[in-house]
Amino acid sequence: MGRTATIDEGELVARLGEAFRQFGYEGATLTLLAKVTGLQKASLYHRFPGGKEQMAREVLDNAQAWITAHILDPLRGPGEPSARVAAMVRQVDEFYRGGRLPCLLNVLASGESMQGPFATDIKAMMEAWIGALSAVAIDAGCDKRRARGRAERFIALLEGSLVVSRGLGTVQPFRDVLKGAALELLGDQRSSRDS
Amino acid sequence: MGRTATIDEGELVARLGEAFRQFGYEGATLTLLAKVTGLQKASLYHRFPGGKEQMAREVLDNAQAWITAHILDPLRGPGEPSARVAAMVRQVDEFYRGGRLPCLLNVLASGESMQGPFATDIKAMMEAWIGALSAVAIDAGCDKRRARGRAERFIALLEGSLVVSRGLGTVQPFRDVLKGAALELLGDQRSSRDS
DNA sequence: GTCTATAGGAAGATAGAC
DNA sequence: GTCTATCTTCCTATAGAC
Repeated sequence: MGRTATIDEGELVARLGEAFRQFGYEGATLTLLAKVTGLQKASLYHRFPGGKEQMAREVLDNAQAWITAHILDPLRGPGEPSARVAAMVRQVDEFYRGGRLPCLLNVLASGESMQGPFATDIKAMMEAWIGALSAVAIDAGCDKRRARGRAERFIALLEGSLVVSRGLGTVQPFRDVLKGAALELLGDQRSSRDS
Repeated sequence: MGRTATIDEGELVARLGEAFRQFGYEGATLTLLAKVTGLQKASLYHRFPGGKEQMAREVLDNAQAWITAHILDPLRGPGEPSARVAAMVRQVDEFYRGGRLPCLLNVLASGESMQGPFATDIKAMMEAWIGALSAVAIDAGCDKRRARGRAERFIALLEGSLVVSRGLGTVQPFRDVLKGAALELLGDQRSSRDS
């Protein structure tokens, strides 16, 4: 409608997020961020007066909201544990573009940014994810300790599979982890073939 | 003895490696690299005419040599599979400083450097590691397909546990993966408690 | 709210003395 | 082989017109 050719806010943050994930925090220069968003540097500063750090923070907040809504809530919600895990798998596959896009939590935990501005959010996100995975494992009959172990282990497996996929140049490791998610989290409940 | 106060070559590359692992390729500025080595920038360029990229490459080569000698060879060498895995675990623990130091393969696969100058070496190193792990699993009675799967899975678990350890601010996930390495790679051979 | 233009500084890399 | 001093380029950030 009678509007000037301005970029949508959600799309803007999404593009910034992709750039940070692909190139890392220091690797994502403002010139690059301007290019991928189609805006000029000054326009980016108009929307993010805090500069690059604010951009990364909003990307992180956005990811947290998306993950909470699309992954964590369904994971805790009603339904059979195996169905909930299957739903998570679909969303995770989308979130990581089938294994082609690195994890923001990995990328932003590098360098100075570690004990720096993002550490708290990263830790909170990981713990929220582990908590939700624990919950579904508990619903499947695990005791708390074992559930927590499986959850941590699955997150590690997921993050690691992204690293290995990138290193080997094939998304197969990522796919394998997604395929084995139910078995990994819920244990052997006669719902999977051997692997 | 009658020598000027010049830094040892091995120590030099080791310090550079630590810096790259902690701060990433773009995060490790020449000013920082000069600081951690105790040399001036010009001195670094004297030893590495190719600049930062050459430094990273030599760090990578050095890591490859160390891993081959201390981890891969013993893994293939003689001895009981479980003893070989135990030996690997000790060396891996040292290599990653008990889980406190990120993996070079993860850190250098970021950004442009991905399809860039290090991709080939990173892939080769991962495949060498996976190959050696497969070998020990085969010696423990696995068929080839399953051995390869376990090896890939273990590398992912290891890489991911470093990411999670960094994110959560505790090396416990890394420790857990090392503790479960034998079970993970060799299967349940009545040599481990449940976990 | 977006742009062009530019300030100010840090980055990678070199020159040349010792 | 290491240093001080410097070059050039790129980066983050801002000023100000439209």
